[in-house]
Amino acid sequence: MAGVRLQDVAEHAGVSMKTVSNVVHSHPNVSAAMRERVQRAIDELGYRPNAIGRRLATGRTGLIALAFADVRLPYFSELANVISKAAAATGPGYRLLLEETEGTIEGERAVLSASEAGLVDGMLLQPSRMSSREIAERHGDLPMVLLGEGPAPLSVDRVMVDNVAAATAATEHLAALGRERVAFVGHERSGMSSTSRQRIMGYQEGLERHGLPVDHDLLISTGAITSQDAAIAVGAALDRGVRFDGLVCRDDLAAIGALRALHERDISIPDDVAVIGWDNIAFAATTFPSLSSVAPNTQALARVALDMLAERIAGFDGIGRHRVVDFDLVLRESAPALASTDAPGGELASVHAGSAHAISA
Amino acid sequence: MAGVRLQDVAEHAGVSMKTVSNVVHSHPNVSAAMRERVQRAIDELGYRPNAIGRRLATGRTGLIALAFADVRLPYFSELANVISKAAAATGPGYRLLLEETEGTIEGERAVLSASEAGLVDGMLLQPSRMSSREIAERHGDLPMVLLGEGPAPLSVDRVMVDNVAAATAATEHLAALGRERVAFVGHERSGMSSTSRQRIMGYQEGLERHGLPVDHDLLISTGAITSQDAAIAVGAALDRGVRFDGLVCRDDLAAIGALRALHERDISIPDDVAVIGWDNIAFAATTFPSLSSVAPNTQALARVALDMLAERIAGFDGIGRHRVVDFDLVLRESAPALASTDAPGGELASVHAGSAHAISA
DNA sequence: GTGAAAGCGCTAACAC
DNA sequence: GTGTTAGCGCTTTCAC
Repeated sequence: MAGVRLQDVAEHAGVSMKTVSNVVHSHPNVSAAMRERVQRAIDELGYRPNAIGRRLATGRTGLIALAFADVRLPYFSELANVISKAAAATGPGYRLLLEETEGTIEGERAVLSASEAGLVDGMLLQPSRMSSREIAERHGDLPMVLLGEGPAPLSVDRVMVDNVAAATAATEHLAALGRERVAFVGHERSGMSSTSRQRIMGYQEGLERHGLPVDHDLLISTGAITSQDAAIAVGAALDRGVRFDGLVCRDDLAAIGALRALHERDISIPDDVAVIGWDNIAFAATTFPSLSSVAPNTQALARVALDMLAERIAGFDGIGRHRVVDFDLVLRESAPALASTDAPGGELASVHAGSAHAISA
Repeated sequence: MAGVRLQDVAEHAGVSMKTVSNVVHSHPNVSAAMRERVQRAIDELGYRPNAIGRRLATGRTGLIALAFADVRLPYFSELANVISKAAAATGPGYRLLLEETEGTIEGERAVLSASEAGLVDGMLLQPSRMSSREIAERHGDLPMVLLGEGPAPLSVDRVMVDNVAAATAATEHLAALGRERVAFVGHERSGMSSTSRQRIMGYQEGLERHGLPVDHDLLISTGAITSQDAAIAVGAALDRGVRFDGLVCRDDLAAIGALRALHERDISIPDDVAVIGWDNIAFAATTFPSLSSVAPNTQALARVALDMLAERIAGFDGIGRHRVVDFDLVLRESAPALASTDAPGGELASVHAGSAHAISA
């Protein structure tokens, strides 16, 4: 039955509301007989505490908002899953309110400027377009932790993977495989995100460390962050004579598009072109050939983000903390492990603020 | 500033709470001068209405729960995206609380038996394991609409696609392409879901209509609903000598796994084996070859489900309504359109309770 | 160990 | 047009 109130239970059991409340919360100071009597009343009436009433009284809703561009992007749905599980296990057990920004500045503003306050206890936001200044100004006093390598004001907590280091590690792996012309695929043709920018920086760093050519022709941008656009862009590059034997992809979407473009032209992977993606999405294991990929430690990311958010909710008010979580380089058929690091878990490189492990899968 | 209350604004502006409330809600009956004065107070204090207070007073939270197995499954993340957009456009603008059941009966029970009531105004649930009787018993009086072809008590609203008809259409398309041994891939090895059951029924119906062999060897089950398991299962079937020239897959995950198993064995798609998946996930367009797929009309599904839910929330209390939305058969390289129905939108078949359109993509 | 009563912030009669 | 006031359902001091 709905509409059964705490007070109804109290009357039915012939006790005060406080006593019922004590029973509901398993408070120690209540006699066994009383507990029994009240519990019977609860069961008979089918009483269920009303969440909103409780929340008005306590000031906590138990809800946190998770905001990112689009849940259809595999990385984000993976993130939503991991965070939702971790959130349920955090403190009182948080639940997730899903907010999509569509990767637009309007969407990001809307998420931060919700006209109502107090619905959620805090927010996890992966921004991509908003400037760090605007984030700092708009978030008001909503407890917040930023996800990812996007803009982040010093005043706000943030968790990310070292994208530069990871891109360097991926590029160096291709170099170690003997690749001499390594291209980068999948950054936005216009309005490049900080994600793409950092990955390209790391890619260049990797090339330079091995004395490989850094060439604008080897930067293959796409119209949108989709595998279709990547397939088109890589196909066009090949058709206009751009040659490469290794491909660092902005993400697995781009990598899957690249796979398709290469297949269409009967280019063998990894013999002719080795490919590394990013995010290690579930499909990476079943593409043909299977895809090597940079795998951010999303478990750690969720854990760290939620811990920091819980501290903020609890009242912590210090300067923003910026944390870095580690990543793996998961090596599959499209860019296999070197013979010498063939064993799963073989250490490939140790990079600043997190280690890159090469894992053969 | 947080902690600014309606009352603070009223005092600051020297008016009553009611007047402030009128301004906040853009009520007509308030003079321009008054509106101006109050608005200034709101801006000066940075007042934002508190959602929980409002919700306690109105009894509505503006939240609906969306519960399904796992947001990482592409079909569900697509659904979450479509429903979240449609929900924002429904009535007062609903937001989504994400709940994952992990496809287990415990998970489904947990979602329905949340110990607190009143947090959400209603629920959209895609059940897979729970019996219809248990659903009917447990949902209490929470406004609810069921999604998908799982168990559904007559007392509860439900929206689905006609899975039998769609599977028949897919199978018949393969028959029309001249395929003579059409297998089904991807149902659970044990504990088969009603989804798989219905799709297999439609598959059998399609075979029988064309006098094609119905053979237990042609039912290739998998351990889990993943593309990896499908790749293993299809590979094993091929290796033990099962032969087929067409494949109806339970979903695109299974289809992508099948693609991989076929590629590994140098079997040509669609020449040797034509493949049709289900759900028309984004990747279907960029696999190699691209994947033909049954495309449920998720837009319509979201629209119908939310409309029914809104009616339930508004108090509608009639018997459960079971609605069927249509689907398309999107034809790509893995099982191309017939020459005669080559034109996009060419009508393939008209099936009960929804039309199947063949669309070449 | 149990009860009474004062809020939490907002809405909506109802009165002015 | 604007103000007063009684809740919405729960928690939580503070008496008893």
